[in-house]
Amino acid sequence: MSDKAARKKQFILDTAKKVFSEKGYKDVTMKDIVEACEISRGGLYIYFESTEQIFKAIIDAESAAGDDVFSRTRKDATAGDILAIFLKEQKKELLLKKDNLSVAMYEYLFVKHANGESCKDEKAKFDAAVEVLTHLIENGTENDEFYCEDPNGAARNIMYVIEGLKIAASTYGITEEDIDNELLFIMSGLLSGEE
Amino acid sequence: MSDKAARKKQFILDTAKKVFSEKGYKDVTMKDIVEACEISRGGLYIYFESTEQIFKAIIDAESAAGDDVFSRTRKDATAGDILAIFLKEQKKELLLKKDNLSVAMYEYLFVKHANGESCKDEKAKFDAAVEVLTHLIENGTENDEFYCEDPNGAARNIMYVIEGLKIAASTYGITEEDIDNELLFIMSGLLSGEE
Amino acid sequence: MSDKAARKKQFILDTAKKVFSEKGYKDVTMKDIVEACEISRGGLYIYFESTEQIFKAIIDAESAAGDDVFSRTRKDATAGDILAIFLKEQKKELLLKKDNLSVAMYEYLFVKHANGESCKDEKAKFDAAVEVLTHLIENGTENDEFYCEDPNGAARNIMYVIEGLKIAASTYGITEEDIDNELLFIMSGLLSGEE
Amino acid sequence: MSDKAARKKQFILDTAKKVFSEKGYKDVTMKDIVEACEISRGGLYIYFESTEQIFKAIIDAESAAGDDVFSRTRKDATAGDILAIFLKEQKKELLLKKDNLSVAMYEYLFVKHANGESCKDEKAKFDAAVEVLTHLIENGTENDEFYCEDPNGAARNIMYVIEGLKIAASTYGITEEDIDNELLFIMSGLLSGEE
DNA sequence: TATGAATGAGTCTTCATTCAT
DNA sequence: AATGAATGAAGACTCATTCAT
Repeated sequence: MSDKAARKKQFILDTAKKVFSEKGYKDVTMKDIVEACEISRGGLYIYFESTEQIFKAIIDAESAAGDDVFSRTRKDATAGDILAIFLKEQKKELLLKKDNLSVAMYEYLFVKHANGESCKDEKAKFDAAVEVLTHLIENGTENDEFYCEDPNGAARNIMYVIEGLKIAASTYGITEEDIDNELLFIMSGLLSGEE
Repeated sequence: MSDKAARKKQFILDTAKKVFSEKGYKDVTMKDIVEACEISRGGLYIYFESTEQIFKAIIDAESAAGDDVFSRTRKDATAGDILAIFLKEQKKELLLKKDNLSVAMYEYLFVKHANGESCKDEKAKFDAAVEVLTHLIENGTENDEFYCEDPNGAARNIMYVIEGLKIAASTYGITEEDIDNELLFIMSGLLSGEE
Repeated sequence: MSDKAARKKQFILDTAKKVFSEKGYKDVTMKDIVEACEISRGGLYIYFESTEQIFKAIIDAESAAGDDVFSRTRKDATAGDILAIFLKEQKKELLLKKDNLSVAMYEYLFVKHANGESCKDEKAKFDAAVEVLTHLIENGTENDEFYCEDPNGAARNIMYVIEGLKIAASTYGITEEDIDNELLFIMSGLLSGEE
Repeated sequence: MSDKAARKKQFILDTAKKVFSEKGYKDVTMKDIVEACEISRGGLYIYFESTEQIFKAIIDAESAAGDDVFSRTRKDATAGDILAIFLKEQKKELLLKKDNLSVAMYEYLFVKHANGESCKDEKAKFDAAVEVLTHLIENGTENDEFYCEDPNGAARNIMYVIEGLKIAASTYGITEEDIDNELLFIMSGLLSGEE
């Protein structure tokens, strides 16, 4: 029975994810989720007691499922290859229309930040990405693939640009070309020193 | 009496701005504004019929008042000076605690974007800034103050980093040092090529 | 307008009093009162924010209006007369069917007591009545109207009997004869010593 | 298996009694009892279909177990002794904190009375106690232990005072001294005539 | 203009009760 | 017997919006 319950819980999370991706975080009500799931009001409360709890469960699951791009790359890939794959991954996410939690996540973090709660998990994820990129750029520099005097600075720059692109995609909207331009600029910055 | 009305309208906008800076956009109700202004419910409706209308009025006023950093700089300032001033201005805004509309603005744009309305005004402002920065960097490059092969790319990079910093400030939180690091990285990128 | 508001508030209290007298305290919902008053849900909340607040307002008003039997008696009344009037008053209240708040009041005090809140106002009213009765019996004893060795004890006895009758009236039910028997027993106890 | 069922039923009643003594009658829900018993929702319904039914079962059991003070006293006890024991028993109950069903019982009787149902069982218990006390006082009077012209009146007076004390204990709160004072007043009233 | 009372819709949350397993 | 998931009704509370004054 716990198995059935787990499947139902998962079903709710999957359905709620769609709702959050469509409406953001703040506007989603328990009623929205109830209706999307086509279950009863009370039925939802058996599994979750608030939209916050549901959203947390969704992002925790996302994190857990979070594919580490880097770990998926081949052993013999060059730094340039890996970086290219990473940026391509980011691009794919930026262009994602359905099931895109960016807006909901930003709204959620706004709430947490406004309430004085730390967003350390998300911050940690950002910092971890910077860390990995730093090493990657250092390796690339040692191999003479890249030229970079400040790998950590470059890594941070990349991550902030990606955040900037993400927010742009969630507001003004952004074209594939816009993204390509930015990513190319980043790549060329690392390669340019070579000459 | 139209004068008195205008003053009252302005008073409402000033007061509402504080409310939006504290609560973001989505959570602000007409009731919040009525209470902050200490006027009657009906009284507010005479001037504005929704929070959206009020918020629009606030950001329009901001735009109008929006000081153009560039136009305020001295004629004989170098490109490097002007860029430094621009970045310092951005830093000041990033650190602004009170009357900071960033979160409200993002939430507002999320809504517009989700509704399929274009955010062209804001996009235009972004593009305009890129434009100005591009010219600035071009000038700097011509003067040999900067070294830059792709001024437009560099300008966009700067603007996306600033967006990234802004969203970071509104979510994880950000220290003055974090900002300085990013801005220095940008400046050194433009200057580094000189050697 | 404040006048109209005061009248409406009073109307709500009057109507709510009927509801409390019919349903007790715990079972009364804001909805019950809304329906009894034939106003809207929100309309009630303008004046009161909970059934507790409404009930408090009712009993405060009752206290304020609370006729002091003793102050209404003629100057030349004997102690026996005054006591007889007092007991008759109690009898009248015990037999009251409509607008009888006894049950609601008990339930309200149960809640307060269970919550560890003091019921000092009600206790004070009880003690005050004991006090007055004590003086009355003392006076009666001095005049040789009554015979009583422990006026304070007798006063307390009377008040506890009245409480006992009140709860009996609210539970088992009680006949006029039952009350008369008790009150006569009390009176005869005070007079019996004379012989 | 009926044995097992009986034990479970008893367990539910014992547990529910604690709940009623803590929360009174009206506020107790089937959920409260389910949780206190740590059984399933459906499991409770197998044995009882409402809180009312459970409460009735509890008070029926109490009545059945109800120790008759009088029958427990020694044959050669004097009327004064027996009355003293009876009053001491009442005092013990008045001071009982845990497992005290007074409030729940009052609330239950309020409901029955309001619904026009007779509370004859409880009334009968009250009357029976009056009856026994009457005989006791008569005996005491015959033995010259007591002096009392109206034994039935005195018996009723005692019972109403006890009701008064019970309700006072459940509302204002009452001290041991308060109880002692009342009980002493009663005893001395019966003894006083002796002189 | 300005007030603030009034309405009613919307959401939240809790339970009694049922039912498939 | 027993479980606990599921339903739906009931009540609380908050606001956007209107309107008489």
